[in-house]
Amino acid sequence: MSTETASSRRTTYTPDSLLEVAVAVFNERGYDGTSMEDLARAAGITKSSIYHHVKGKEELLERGVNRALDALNGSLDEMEALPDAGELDRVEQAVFRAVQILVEELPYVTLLLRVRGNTEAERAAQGRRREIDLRLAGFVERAAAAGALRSDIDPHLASRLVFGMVNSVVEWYRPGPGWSADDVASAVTHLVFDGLRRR
Amino acid sequence: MSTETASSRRTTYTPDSLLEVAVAVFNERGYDGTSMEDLARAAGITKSSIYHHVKGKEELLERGVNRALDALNGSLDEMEALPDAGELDRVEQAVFRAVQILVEELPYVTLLLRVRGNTEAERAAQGRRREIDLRLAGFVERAAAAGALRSDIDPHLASRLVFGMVNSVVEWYRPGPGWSADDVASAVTHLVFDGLRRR
DNA sequence: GAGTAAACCGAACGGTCGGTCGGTTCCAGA
DNA sequence: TCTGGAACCGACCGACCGTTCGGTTTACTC
Repeated sequence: MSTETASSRRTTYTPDSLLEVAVAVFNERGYDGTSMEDLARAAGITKSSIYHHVKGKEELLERGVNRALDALNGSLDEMEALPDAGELDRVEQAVFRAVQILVEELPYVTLLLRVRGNTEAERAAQGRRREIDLRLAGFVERAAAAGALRSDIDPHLASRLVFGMVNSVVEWYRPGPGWSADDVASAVTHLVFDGLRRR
Repeated sequence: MSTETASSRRTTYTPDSLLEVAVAVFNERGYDGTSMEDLARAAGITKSSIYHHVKGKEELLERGVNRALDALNGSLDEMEALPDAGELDRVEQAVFRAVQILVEELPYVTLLLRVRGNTEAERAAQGRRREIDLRLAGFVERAAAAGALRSDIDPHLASRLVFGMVNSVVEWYRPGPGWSADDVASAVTHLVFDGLRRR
């Protein structure tokens, strides 16, 4: 609002608009499989011009995964600030909200979920992600301790499976005229808590 | 049995034993993030020695993913040859068996699921994998058409979610004294069909 | 112990990688 | 019209990539 003049027609890049292009290419080719030349071609500028906006390839990765991590952490903070509404409801909300965030920030979460840990920045991202997984697993464990979940499935195992299903959405979901984010979120939630069998 | 003499103490590599090492490194660092130097170090031989056993890096990838694809296709063939046992039972069996295969061939399936499509060999693997996904989705669709599944979740969506959960097992499962393959397989099956809620 | 083939190695190849550098072009404000 | 900085570019760098090649070592047979 303040730094943007009236006639600034976006033909030029900001670090964030460049990030958007870069993350899309990273997700298509994989981070290690993407060269700066690939990024330059996708952005329509030369390799060296990229370095005018960001320090290098790794900064693009770092910005990308941090955007996903911040969004996920933010929603967890909101959820923990909410008044108590039963342990089971809380898990349901967590699952539903996780799918929503994942779809809202689809490219960035996709990038995050594929990080391999080859550099310090990647290991840092994995560390932050592990914390998020632990917070989510905590919800499931508390619901299990309260007796709200079936007792024949280990809560740790259940947690991995449920959020494994949630995360798998990045492998196929694409925004468009098909399913909305809430369609997917409610399908996941219903499937996870009540199963696929007709009753 | 025939080509193996009595005193052949395995200090040397075969293409398959080298593949085992290579796939482990691929899964740790990512295929594109792995150099031939990395593979050589992990195998305890030099870079050039690898070329005595295989044609190059891409052959290792191809052999790895094909091992996974053959195992998955094989189990689907077996399943379709089985006598009819109800559409719902068939889906349950498919889910259970998919987890089993995935655990039995964990490193190879892991490699397969991470293929990005940068080369012709990778795109071929993605194509074969898509066929498998379609066969599995067919089971779910037939069960839905037979009225065995709840009607408020689109069978296509359900199929993606269920096998997304199945595939997510490669992200965390490690063989050892914890859960067995059948522990995980039955947890997945129960969760998918009857849900997590206590009843 | 000579002969042989498989297994392995060191050195080097052309090519591509991420990144740098010295500019030029563009454009808003004075 | 001049000026300063943002945006961008072409040429190039050292390092590392996957691969090749000529040779040496090893293990086994006769």
